[in-house]
Amino acid sequence: MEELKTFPLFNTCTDEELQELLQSPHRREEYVAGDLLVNAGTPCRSLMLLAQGTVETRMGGANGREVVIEQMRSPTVLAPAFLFAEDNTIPVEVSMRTDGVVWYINREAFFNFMTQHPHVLRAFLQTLSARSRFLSGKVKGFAVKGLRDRVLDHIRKHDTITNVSETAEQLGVARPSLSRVLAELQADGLVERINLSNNVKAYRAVIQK
Amino acid sequence: MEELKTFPLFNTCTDEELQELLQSPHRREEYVAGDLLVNAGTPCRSLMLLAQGTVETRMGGANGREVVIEQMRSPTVLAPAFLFAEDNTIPVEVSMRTDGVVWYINREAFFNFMTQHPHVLRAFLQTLSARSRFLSGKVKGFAVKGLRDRVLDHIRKHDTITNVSETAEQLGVARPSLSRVLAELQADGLVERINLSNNVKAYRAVIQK
DNA sequence: GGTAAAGTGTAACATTTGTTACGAGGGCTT
DNA sequence: AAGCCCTCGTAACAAATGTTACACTTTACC
Repeated sequence: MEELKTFPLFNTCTDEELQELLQSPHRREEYVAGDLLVNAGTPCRSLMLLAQGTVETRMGGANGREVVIEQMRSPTVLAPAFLFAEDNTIPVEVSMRTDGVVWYINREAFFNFMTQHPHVLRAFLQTLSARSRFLSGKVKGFAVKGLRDRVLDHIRKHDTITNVSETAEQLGVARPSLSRVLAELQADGLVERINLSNNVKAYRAVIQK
Repeated sequence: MEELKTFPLFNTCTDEELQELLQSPHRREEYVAGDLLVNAGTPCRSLMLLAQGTVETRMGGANGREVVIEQMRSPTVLAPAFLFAEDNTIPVEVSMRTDGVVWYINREAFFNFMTQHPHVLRAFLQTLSARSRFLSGKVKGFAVKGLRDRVLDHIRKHDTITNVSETAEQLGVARPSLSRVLAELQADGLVERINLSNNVKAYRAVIQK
């Protein structure tokens, strides 16, 4: 139960309230790295709470092209947008990147819980909204920007790039393409290559005036 | 008030319930085609209900490249995902494509209304979820598919293409590129050109066995 | 009916990104 | 130290899409 209190969704809840929620059907499941949590197309029938570990969501293409959409660390709500949808099939594949723990809580019980505890409802709406904003930004990134801008955005968000292959995968581009763009950005003075304390090479955005 | 009853969000509501909601601050605004409803970056403080007309949402890029993301017909909830978000600025520009009517309803009043009427809450959650799914599909489209597939998807959704320029804009590609792909699809027998009853030319997907 | 405007198909060329291949360097094991 | 594996940079080429330009048709309007 202490695990649940780490969630923003519940951090306004008293112990009594959580006890009340846990009266209803639920379960706690442990996973190891690599486990497949949900297959694309699976219907979402429970609230899924990632209490420990890191997951990776992927959207597969028919042509074999695959794009890593996102990595999420605990604590986080998985697939909140499909729990109450009319079509509640989850369109992405979710797998564990590390060992981890997921709680499953009955949908209707959670729904009733929300109606009785407005602060939880509000937090859930915020969670849902954050997902929408994230996707919205994603669309904007793909639709409106060239690769150079996408790379710069990514560096600014993550401070540095220490793993080109992985970053290329996250951005949905081929590794040599990313290498090339990084070289260009370096030539233009927008990005520099530095050595981290642990003597690892990294790319970092040059501080602009 | 009859306008509000056309919304799926309220179609389970009695007249009394709607009366109750309309006790709280709200207003009804009329617009003409071309009016700008919300500028990108505007915070969202009220529930916005498009009761009449059609809107167009755009995401602008710094480089001048613009992509039409979506058109929405009444009745529909505008920007539901930003009403209760922590960062509630709307990231898109919304403008009227036709004359129309928008209702604005106080956020907190609506929130309280939802907590007291679970069927409205459920409908609102479904609306939010549908938006997420839409965006999710959009991301998948951009990330995972080539232009040919995007065009085929678009034709299947819309049955026909009667306006190449507009379609190109909606898909976020240059018009000649779309023309070229349409010609290829035609050569491959996946798309055919037909004459509509009103003697307008159109592209249509060939029925596959 | 004539004229301007808008939409369209098409071609040539530029730009961006993907693909494939190869060699250099670093860390790890033996 | 040798061998291996992984990541990376780089180059040459291929594929996809954008850009520009022009001629043709249809539409709208006077």
